[in-house]
Amino acid sequence: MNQPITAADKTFIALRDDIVEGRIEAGSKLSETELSTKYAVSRAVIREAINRLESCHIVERKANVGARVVALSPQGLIELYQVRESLEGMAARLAATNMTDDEIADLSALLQSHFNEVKGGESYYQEAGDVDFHYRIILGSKNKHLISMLFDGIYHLVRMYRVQLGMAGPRVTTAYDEHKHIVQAILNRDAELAEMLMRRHILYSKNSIERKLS
Amino acid sequence: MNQPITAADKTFIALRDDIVEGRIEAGSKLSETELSTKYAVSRAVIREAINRLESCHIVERKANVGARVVALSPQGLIELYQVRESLEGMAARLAATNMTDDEIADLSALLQSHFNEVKGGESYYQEAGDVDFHYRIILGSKNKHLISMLFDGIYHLVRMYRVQLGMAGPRVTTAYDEHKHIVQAILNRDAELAEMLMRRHILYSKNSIERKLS
DNA sequence: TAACTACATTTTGTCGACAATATGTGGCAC
DNA sequence: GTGCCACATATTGTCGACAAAATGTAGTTA
Repeated sequence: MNQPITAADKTFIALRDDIVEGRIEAGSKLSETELSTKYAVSRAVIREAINRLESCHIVERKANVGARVVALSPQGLIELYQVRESLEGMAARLAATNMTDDEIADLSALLQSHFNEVKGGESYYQEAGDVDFHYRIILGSKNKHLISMLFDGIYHLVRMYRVQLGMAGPRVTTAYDEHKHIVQAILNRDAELAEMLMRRHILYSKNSIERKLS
Repeated sequence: MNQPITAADKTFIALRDDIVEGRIEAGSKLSETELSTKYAVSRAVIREAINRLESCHIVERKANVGARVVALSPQGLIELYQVRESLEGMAARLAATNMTDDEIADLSALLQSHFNEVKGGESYYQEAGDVDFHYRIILGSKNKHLISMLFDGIYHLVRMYRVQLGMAGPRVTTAYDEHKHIVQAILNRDAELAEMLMRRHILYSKNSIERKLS
């Protein structure tokens, strides 16, 4: 079922996770020889991994000089959320017309399970749940480019910021209601509203984060 | 001034252009050995070039099997324009607040030169002019991710479709007015309107293309 | 001391060869 | 003739070595 995974794939994922989770610090230099010993692979696969990370904007590279992990800045996070607002808004719009009834039903069920968690008391709205919710809508857009840009690129960067600026599960209480309204709009096949609500939802997230940073 | 360019860079660009301009046909297989003789470089640099093309979604790759140029489909073009509408809409919004007065003045001047061309008679609104207009607004957003996604990714794909489906300079007559209104909104620093107008502008383009395809 | 030059060192870029995997071909059983 | 298995072939994946470029260092001069 799973397509074969090469050493370059595994190294790419391992290196990416080490960076995103902060085990390799932001702004630090990535030495090819050093990494090749660390991950026990040849420089060729390290180079391929670094190239892919560059495509994700997780590392920056200068010819004949080398690669560095990107530096995190408040401005960078804001730019990231501007892109999210744009792309995920469109994703919600498309999801409202392209998701099947079954997929929408599943989404509603997911939302219900989140409601039970929130209602249940101390268990707050987990980040994983939030991510899962957004994933389904993005997938529901059925737009290959949208899906790839968000999953392969933006989301890892967003997580990198979250982890390294120490902000887990933001805005846990109000987000549920926003999710509910988005699902309702999709259920009504109201593309316009779904986009608007999703954009607001992400805008609020951005504002909340900006507040925490200042 | 210019950063050094490696053989991999040059090969990447050459290969990309050969694909985008249709000299390598859509859907065809890319043999590493074959290309390495054709471009007179080692397989390593070919592999790097192919990897980058994969990141641009210009080629698709299966592990242990190889890479193919993506196949063009009407659906694919529509998806591309959906992403463009989303991203360039946001770019216009951001440009309305982030462009300097000087940059806006330059944009107006560019528009004026287009007007002179259009007015001049037989010389229709060139594709290059259109692209230049959009470039400036995207750059004006000052958002690194937005700029990179559009310039490094989407635009080459759009051009690939245009070239290979044989549609140069679409909607040459009406596009000028739309551009004018967008610039006016940016001049007024009306972010909301700038986004809306840009989205409409791209939506019309999409509709026009869909009409030509059917 | 500051700045410039020449050299040594380190790091990245490129190459050819080998290993691992997938594809194509022929033969065999039924 | 059809389906399946084994083998030959071709292609991709990985590796270590060499070439080219940038950085760091020492020495010299003003």
